Amino acid sequence: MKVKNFSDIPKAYDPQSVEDKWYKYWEDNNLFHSEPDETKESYSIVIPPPNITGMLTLGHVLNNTIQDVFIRYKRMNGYNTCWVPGTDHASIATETKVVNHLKEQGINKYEIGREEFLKHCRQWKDKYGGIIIEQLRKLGVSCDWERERFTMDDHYYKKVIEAFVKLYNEGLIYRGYRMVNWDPASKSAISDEEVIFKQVKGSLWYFRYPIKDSDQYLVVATTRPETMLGDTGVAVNANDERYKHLIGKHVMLPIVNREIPIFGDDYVDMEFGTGVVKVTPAHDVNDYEMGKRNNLELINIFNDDATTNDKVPEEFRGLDRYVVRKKVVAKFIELGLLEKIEDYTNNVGYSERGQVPIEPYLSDQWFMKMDDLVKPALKVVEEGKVNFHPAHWIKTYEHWMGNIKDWCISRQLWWGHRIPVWYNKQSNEIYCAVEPPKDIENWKQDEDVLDTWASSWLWAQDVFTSEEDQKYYYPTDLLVTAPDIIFFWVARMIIAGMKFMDEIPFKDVYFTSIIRDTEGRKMSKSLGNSPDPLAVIKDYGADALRFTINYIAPMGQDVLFSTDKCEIGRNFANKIWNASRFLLMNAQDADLSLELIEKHIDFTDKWIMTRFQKSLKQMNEALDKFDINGASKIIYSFIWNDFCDWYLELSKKRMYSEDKEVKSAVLTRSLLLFGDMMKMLHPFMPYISEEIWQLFDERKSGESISTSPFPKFNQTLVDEVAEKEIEFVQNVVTGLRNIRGEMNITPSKEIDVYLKSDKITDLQKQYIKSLVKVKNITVDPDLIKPKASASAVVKGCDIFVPLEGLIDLDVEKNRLEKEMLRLQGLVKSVTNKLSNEKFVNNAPSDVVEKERTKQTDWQNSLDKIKTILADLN
RNA sequence: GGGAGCAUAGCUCAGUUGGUUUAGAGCACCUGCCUUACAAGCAGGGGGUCGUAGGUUCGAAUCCUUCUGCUCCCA
Repeated sequence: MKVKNFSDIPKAYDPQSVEDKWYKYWEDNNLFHSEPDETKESYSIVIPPPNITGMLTLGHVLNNTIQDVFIRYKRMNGYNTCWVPGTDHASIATETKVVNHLKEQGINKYEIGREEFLKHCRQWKDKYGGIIIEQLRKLGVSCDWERERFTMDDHYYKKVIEAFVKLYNEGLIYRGYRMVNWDPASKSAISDEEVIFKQVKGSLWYFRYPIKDSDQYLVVATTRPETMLGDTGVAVNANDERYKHLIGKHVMLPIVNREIPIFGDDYVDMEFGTGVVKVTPAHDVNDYEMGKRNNLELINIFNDDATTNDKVPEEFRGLDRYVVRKKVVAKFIELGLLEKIEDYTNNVGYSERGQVPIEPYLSDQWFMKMDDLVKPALKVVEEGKVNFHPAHWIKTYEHWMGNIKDWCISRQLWWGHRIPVWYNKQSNEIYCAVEPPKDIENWKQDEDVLDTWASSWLWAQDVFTSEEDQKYYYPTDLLVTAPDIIFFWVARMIIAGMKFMDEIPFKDVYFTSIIRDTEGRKMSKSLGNSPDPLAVIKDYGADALRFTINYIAPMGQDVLFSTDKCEIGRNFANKIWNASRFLLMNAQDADLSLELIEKHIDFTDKWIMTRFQKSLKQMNEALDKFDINGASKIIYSFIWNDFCDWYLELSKKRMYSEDKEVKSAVLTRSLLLFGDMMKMLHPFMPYISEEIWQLFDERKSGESISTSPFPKFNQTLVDEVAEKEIEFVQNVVTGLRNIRGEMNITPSKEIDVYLKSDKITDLQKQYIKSLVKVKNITVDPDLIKPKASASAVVKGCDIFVPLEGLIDLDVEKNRLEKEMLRLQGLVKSVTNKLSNEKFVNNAPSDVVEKERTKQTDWQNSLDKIKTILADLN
C-alpha cells in the first residue's frame, strides 16, 4: 500500500473543505443510484418527504442521519440499497404561504381564479421547494437523487386519484353534510388529527333565559356566548329534580326572541354549571348529537370565515366571532340577564396550521369509511409483520386504530389533488373517475382538493414508478419518522399498503426522539431556541453534528440538544484526524509492503485486533436491534480509548524502532486496521472516514469507502489471552500513574520501579516502561519492599516506587488507607455472601465459584496493603 | 377520565436474561502537564446506594405492588 504524500498535514481537522469535496465526488460518480438487480438483495427506504415550505430543522437532521446510517451500513454490507428522496406539496401550508405572498402584492386568490393561483403555487414550488433538499445534501445523506419524487408529480398524482376512485367505487368514500373541524383562516375543513388542544384561560358566563309564560328563568352556563344566537333548545337531565317539571316547556331566547324548547337528555351533567345546557346544534359536536336525538332545528350563524351571517339579528351581523362575543355579553348586561361570570380554563381546539381556534361547522365534505380499512393494518402490526421500535408504540397504534372515526379527506383549498368528482349541471348526478366525463361542458368538477395525508399515504408504494421497481423495492425495509405523525402518516401508509398492494409498506418503523432544548422545551421559532442546522454544520461540520445527535439521542426518549454539545462530535473528529495524522506522518518514508503484516506480531497487536472484532460484533448487534445510540458509543470508545489511548501509545515503542522492518510491520497493520475502523465509522461520519480512507492508499477514480465492503466479524482473531495480558499491563501502568499523580511527582522526573511478581514477562515489562516515565524496572518474585517507597497492589503484582526524600508519609498513608477501606468493603460483602448457606446451596455453582475467586483475590490484596501500611507506621 | 413513557453522580444518559455492581460514560469540577498525533489534548482525582414505601428472592438499580413528581398522547 501507499499512503498519500504530505508535507504539512493540518494539526486540527477542518471539516468544511473535506465535506463539500466528497459530497460532490459521490454525486459525480453517482454512487447512490440503485437499479433493480435480481441477483442482489434490496434494501430500500423512502424518506419522510419534507414540506416544500420547509427549512431544515434539527428534527430533519436526526431523522435523516438515522436513515443514512442504516442505508450506508446496508450498502457496505452488500445490499442493493435505494433511498428515495422527495418532497410533499403540503396543501394547506403551501397555500397559506402563497396566499400571504400574493396579499403582499395586493393580489387576492379569488380574484385571479383557480388556474392563475395554481400557476403561482407552481412558481413558488420551483423557487423554494428545492431548498430543503439542497440543505439535506449538506448533511451527507446518500439518497438516490435520480429518484427524487414530489407528491404532485404526474405519476404520483394519478395514483392518488386512482386510489380515490377505487375507494369511491367500493363505497368506502362518501359525501356528507357533517359537522367538521373548520379552520376559518384557511376556510377549510381539517381532520381530527390536525386539531391541537390548548388550555386557554377564559370565562364561564351565566345567562338567564326567561321561561315562557312565567316570570322565572333558567340559568345556562357557557364558554362561548356568541353561539347563543344559534341556540335552538335548552337541555336538562331528565332525572334532575330541579328542572324535571320544566321539560316540554319553552324559553324565550334573549336578543333573538326565538321560542325554543326545554328538553331532557342524558348527556347533560347535573353537576356541571347550573345543570342546564344551552344547545346550539350547528356549532357544537355534542349539541349536534343532542339536536339529532331531539329533532332540533339547525341554525348556522357563521360564514366560512367565522363572521356572523344573516341568521342573526341585524346589529350582530357581519362581525368576527370574538367581537360578537363581547356584544352579546354587553347586551345581556343591558337586558339584566347576566347572572355572573366565573374564571374558567378550558381546552380550545386550534388549527395546527392556521394557528386559530377551529370552529365546529356544518358543511358538505368527503369522508373515508375507516372501520374495515383498518382491520388488516392492525393485524400486520399485531402479528409483527411490521415492527415498531421502540415496541411500546404498538399500544398507541392499536388504541387509535381501535377508536378510529371516518376521515374527512376534503379540503376547501386549490393547491393539491383535486377530487375526481363531477356533478351534472342539470341532474346533479355524480360522476367519479380518473378521467373527466366526455361531455365536460355539462359537468362541474368538485372544487375541493384532498387532505395532503390522503396523498402521502401512498408514498411508500408509488415513489416507485415502474412495475419493475415496485416489485423489486416494495415492501421497503425501514421507515424512520417522528412519533408525532404515527396517525397522520405511518398508520395510513400501512392502511394504504394493505388496501392497494395487499402488502405491508415497510418491515420496520423507527420512531425517533423529539429534539428539545436543554431546558426540555420543544424547538420552536417563536421561542427562538431552534438552532439552524446549517450554521451548526458550518461551525462544527456535518460529521460532528451527525455524530453528536446520534450520541446524545437515546431510543424512545427526547433529546436535549444545544449547539455546544456538538463539541462531542467535533472533538471526536479531531481525535480521529490526529490519530490518522500520526500514522500518516510516520508512513511517509516507510516501506508499507503487505508481506510484512504477518511479522513482528505481539500480544498488543493481538489485543487490538480482539478489541476491534468484539467492537465490530457489538456494533452489528446494536444496529440489528436499531440501537443506533449504543452503536455510536461502541465505535467512540473503541477508537478513542482502545485504539488511541492504549494501542497507539503502546505501538510507539516499535514505531520509533531502529529496526525498519518492525516499524513497517506495525505501521502497515495499523493503517489497515485504521482503514477498517474508518469503514466501521463511515455510516456515522461519512466525510472524515472517506477523507482518511482515501489518504491511506492509492484509490481508483470513482472508488469510495461508501461502496467498499464493511468489515466482517472474524472469531479466529479474538484472543482472550492477549486481553488478559494487556489488562495486566494496564493495571500496573495505572497503578504507577496513580502514584505519580497522587505523590505529585513532576512528569519529567524518571522514577525507579520495583515490581514483585512471578508472572510478568519481559515484553510486558518493556511496554510498562514505555508508558510511564521510568528509569529502571526491577522485577523479582521475592522482592522486599524498598525503604521509603510508595506502593500499590494490583492483581498479580505489588508495585513499589522508592521516593527517597520525595515521599510524603501522610499522603502515602492516606492513599493506602483509602485502598484498604475499599478492599475491606469488598471482602466483607463477598464474605457475607459466601457464609450464607442458602446462597452457596441455591446459587448456580459458577456464580459461587466466581465469588470464591473474588474473595481470594481481594483478601490477598487486602493482606498486602495491610502489611505495607504496618510497615509504614 | 383512559393510555404511554420517564425518575441512577451537579447536568445528560448507560446499566443486556436479577449474581465480579461498594453502580459506568460524556460534560462539568479539582490537581498536574504545551510528553515531537491531538490543549478540540494527556495523566490523575473527588462525586451517586440507584424518586418513595413495601414485597418476591439466598441475592434487586434490575422483577411485582403502593405512593410522589415530571413529560407526552388520546378523550
